Amino acid sequence: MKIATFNVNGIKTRLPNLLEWLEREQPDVACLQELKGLDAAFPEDALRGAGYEAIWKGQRSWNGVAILARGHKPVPIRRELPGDPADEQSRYLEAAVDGVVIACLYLPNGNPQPGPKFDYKLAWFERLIAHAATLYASGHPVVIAGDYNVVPTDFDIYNPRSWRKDALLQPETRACYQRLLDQGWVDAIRHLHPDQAIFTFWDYFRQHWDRDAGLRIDHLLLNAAAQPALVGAGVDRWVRGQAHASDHAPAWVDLAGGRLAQARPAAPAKRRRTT
DNA sequence: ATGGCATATCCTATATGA
Repeated sequence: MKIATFNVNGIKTRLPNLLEWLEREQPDVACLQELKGLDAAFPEDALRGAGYEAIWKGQRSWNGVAILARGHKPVPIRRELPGDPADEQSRYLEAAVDGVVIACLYLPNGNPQPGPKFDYKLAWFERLIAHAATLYASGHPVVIAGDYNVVPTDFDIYNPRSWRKDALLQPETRACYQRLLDQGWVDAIRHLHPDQAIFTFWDYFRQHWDRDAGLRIDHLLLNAAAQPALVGAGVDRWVRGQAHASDHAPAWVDLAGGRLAQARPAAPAKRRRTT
């Protein structure tokens, strides 16, 4: 079961690139961010033609998230991150696909910092940390996938020097991400590739893609119920090299179906009874 | 400190992104 996350930076403009990626890589689940369009503009028919059913939450001009699943519609769980009813930005979707809980997020960028946008980022992060604790303990396999707008360590960027004041590298930002990991979540790509510099984003400036001057900011976090099924993780870098590409490339995990079946909520109860 | 590029919309100017 291949679960991917891809910040498309405008689904209307990016549709040809998105369809080519889906056809070539055939992810079972795809979390999308930065749709940058209203609900009515979502290309439901084109995606269905490619074999994907979807749920989505759009917004004019900015933000917007979607969850795609090959062959059948994701079962919606919630359409907003709990904790602030006044928050109207479309940044969170949660659904079940084949017994796996999929959370798709687009965490606020936070620039410039300090300032109200950075405050909003940290407040949003606090809400995520609170909700993630509930998800972690649900007993179901859970994957929280998306654009976290966090460079976890200096190893996750080509060169931190010119980014030192950026919201993505701030100690407060990194501390929030670490608090998620401290709950037990595993950063799948870093877990399977501990010694490799891996990037998911290359900005459009200064030929950063040509120079492979990237950042790793798109992550897939797995709870304890999902971790035993983890058999692969990576980045579809070729997508970033295509014409008219998004500034992000898709990141993904591969979960073994058989091991997921063993992770269903009934299994731990049986183990407890036998000990 | 600014700008490099790309996307969107109240579109030839401005806000946002990371």
